[in-house]
Amino acid sequence: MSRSYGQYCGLARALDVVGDRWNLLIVRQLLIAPARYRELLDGLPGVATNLLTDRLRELETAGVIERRLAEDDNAVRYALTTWGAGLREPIEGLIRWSTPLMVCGPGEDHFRAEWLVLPLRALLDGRPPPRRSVSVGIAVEDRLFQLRSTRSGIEVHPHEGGELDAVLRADGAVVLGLAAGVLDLDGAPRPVEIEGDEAAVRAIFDAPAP
Amino acid sequence: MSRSYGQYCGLARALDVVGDRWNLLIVRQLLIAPARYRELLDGLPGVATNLLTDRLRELETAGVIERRLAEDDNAVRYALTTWGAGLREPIEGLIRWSTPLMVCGPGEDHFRAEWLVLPLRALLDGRPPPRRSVSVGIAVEDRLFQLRSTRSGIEVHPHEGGELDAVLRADGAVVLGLAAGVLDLDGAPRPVEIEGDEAAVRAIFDAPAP
DNA sequence: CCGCATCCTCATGGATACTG
DNA sequence: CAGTATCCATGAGGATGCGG
Repeated sequence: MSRSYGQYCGLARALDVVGDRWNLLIVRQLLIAPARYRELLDGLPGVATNLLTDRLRELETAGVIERRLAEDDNAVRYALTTWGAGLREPIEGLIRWSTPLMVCGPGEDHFRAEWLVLPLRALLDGRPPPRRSVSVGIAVEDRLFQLRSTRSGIEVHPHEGGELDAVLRADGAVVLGLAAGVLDLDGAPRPVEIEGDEAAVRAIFDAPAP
Repeated sequence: MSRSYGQYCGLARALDVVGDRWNLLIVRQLLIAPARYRELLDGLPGVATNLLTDRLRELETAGVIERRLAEDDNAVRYALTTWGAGLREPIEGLIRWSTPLMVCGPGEDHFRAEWLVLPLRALLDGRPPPRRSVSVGIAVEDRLFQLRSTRSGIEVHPHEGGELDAVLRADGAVVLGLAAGVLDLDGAPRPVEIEGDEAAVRAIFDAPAP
């Protein structure tokens, strides 16, 4: 663990726990879903194996994550504790803040479709739910996510079966742009392929039908 | 600047900008008030002068902060840009998340009364405003802060004159404990000295009068 | 294979002294 | 006052090894 800031300040003490390099990205991966060591390694391109191990130990000691033994295959899985899951709020805040950094598109950066789960929720949160109940899938690469409207807002999670009113097929930048409702993608929005009931998709994003 | 994560992910790109050591604490200081180099050095105990300079340059290049020249004395002051000030939300989220780390009190850590401005606001935010309008001062060390109730909630800022209904004299841990409304301080709350109308103070914290 | 542990190199951070 | 310059300890990143 990096040296403590030694300050009686909530922000400093929070950063003593999650401020080290990779720590918040590990939490991001576990906010998407509990994961095995190898899955974390794959979802965090660039991390060294010794660092990942160190960080997991430190986060476990701090009470942010915990090791779980699966009943069936005895495999170790890492998951957030209740307190660790509370990092969703500040992380979603950072994601909303980062919008200007995302408009230029992926460039040479790595991209995993699963990383869309958090920003979709962060950007859609607080938006009024569409008038009628719709269930929309968003397909990126080989992953399919589901947006489901509820009374309290719009939920985002990986699709696990069930009927979908529509499927929106797009890449990462386009999906984020639609969700934010503000991104222009350098004035050159890429084509978005919509399968199914287009009106349902537009209802989700609250865009007026042409 | 530390190496980029190289991920097309809002969190990763945000951390590319503010994830390096000391960066968010610099933003914290500037959220309290614009400051000169020396004031930052004093408000960030432990930072090396070369690091502070490096970080200020990087944050300026990234568009998070800007250098301002005062008209009267031509002194350089550092201040947040509009985008940089948007970090208040995720920072307040981290402060709320850190509450369990603060209950043990300051220990050997440094403490500056000015650091209370952000957590007071973060912890009181969303609380219903008291029924009647009150203006309460909180005195810690030699600093006096003012809580002012408005229609939308409770504002916190350094006291700059004006009548106060009451003054609450306490140290940092007690103030945070009262603000959080949940901390027990190991079952041993320290005495809080109240000057003025105690009922006004209790109205702010929504505690029933005994 | 998975889940690490070890080794090595180099970039970064921290402390202090110094300067325009 | 507002930084530079310097030195050294530490941490990050990459490659590889190894038991289960």
